[in-house]
Amino acid sequence: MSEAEFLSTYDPAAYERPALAVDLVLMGVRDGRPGALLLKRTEHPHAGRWALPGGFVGLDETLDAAAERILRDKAGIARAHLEQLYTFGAVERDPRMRIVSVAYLALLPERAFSEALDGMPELSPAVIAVSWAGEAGGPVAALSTGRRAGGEPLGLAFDHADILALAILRLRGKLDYSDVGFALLPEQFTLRQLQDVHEAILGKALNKPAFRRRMLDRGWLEPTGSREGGTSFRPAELYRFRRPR
Amino acid sequence: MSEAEFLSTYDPAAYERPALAVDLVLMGVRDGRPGALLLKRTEHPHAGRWALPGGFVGLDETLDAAAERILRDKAGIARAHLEQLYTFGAVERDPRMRIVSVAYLALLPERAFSEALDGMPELSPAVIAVSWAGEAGGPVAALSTGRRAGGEPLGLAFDHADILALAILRLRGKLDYSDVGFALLPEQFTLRQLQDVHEAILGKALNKPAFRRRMLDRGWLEPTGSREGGTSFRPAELYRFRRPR
DNA sequence: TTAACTAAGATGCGATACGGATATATGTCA
DNA sequence: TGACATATATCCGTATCGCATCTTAGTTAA
Repeated sequence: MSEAEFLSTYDPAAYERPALAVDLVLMGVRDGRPGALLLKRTEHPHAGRWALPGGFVGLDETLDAAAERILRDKAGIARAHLEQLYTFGAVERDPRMRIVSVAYLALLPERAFSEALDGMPELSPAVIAVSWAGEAGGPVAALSTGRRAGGEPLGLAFDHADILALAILRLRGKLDYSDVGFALLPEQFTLRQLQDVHEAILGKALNKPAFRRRMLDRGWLEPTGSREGGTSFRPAELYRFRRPR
Repeated sequence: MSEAEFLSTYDPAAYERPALAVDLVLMGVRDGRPGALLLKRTEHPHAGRWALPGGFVGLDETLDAAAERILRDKAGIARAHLEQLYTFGAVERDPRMRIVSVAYLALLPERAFSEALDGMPELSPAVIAVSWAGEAGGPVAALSTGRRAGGEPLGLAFDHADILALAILRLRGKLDYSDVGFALLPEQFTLRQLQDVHEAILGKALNKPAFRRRMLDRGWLEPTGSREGGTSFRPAELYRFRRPR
């Protein structure tokens, strides 16, 4: 586009064009570990492997709208933090035909993550194993979470392992200068929960006082005045995320 | 994609699909100011406005390959730092038909920037006016650079103003933790030149000793032993960027 | 030959942020 | 009422940063 000569003589139907899809990395943190929701493929190609939920982009549909639609239809989730991740365009990434896919990152609080699992029986949770391995991030693997044999590496379909790896990397990078961390928490949360989420994503332990200071000094946290319940020890203050400015 | 049922019954030619294009933000720093290379549109739509060089993605062509091809054909540049920026998918972004565009950021050293201008007469340089306006970045405008009447705001075609704004924002964000800054410099450069590039992109002055320390402590700079020439004062040491690790 | 000039490069210092250890507070439970 | 577990606060040594200042090494011109 953006070149007049070519376009003015361009017949929209004259040339074959790649198909355009959107794939979603549905991420959440469960039991202190990052997880993603995957679909098991039942047909060729890559039958038996695990894939990210996705779908084609309609002609009258924004990319963001397509991501929201897939979030709704494939995960039964009305709203979530959605952000575009990267566009994957390798020629042979799908053996059937040329498909370029715009990957989106969807961040779910633990509650929404579980509800999606309950509501959509096709979805399966996977643990994302992140070895810290330095700032750049080491290898990323999706692990099964079954009771009987949890922790086995899952084979991912297409280039979805790359997409998953990029998702966790991006999340890591944005975690402490942006507000993405709060998208993984309920509306009210304690500082410990916030730290747990950060530690899960980063794959390493953080210093508690320093973490508290940083978070409180940022000015994004509003104390609710109430405290968490159900503990057998001193209950922590509940905070709410208040959008900066 | 990635959903078996849908795909197995999907006829590649059955549904209309968006066209897929790549647009390039060709950025460089000239005279201490960030600039971009634009094409003046001569036909409708947006005739007379300025546009980013771009083109459609071929069926057997990677997105990166398409970006490289456009860099070569439209700017006459064989190699440059190229990175994917964002994919723009608003439905009405092009009035003729639905075009989704993957925007790429191309970083050119001053030399390549000028050579592209000389070799491709259609290209025109624009100054990107960045008002610092806080960390998030204020409004971004493309300004003309003509001798007679420089500094006038240029009207950009399509959503290319958004793309340009995102490009400078992305560059800013990555500037001091990544190596993108070096892509805007020749192979050998002085610390002052490096600082000038950073200041141009950030739109604000930086502290000299602190900047030197940070850059040298990072360990990415290798002294060449030789010094810059042509100055009437103490010549500065020339450094070379040595890829970390 | 030498002094003025200019920017490179180095040094010193106060403020700030951070990791880490430790101390105190506050709830539950026996 | 006291043990217990965790939240919350405080203290301190260290690394980093902004900033001012000083020194160095070239050219230029008297």
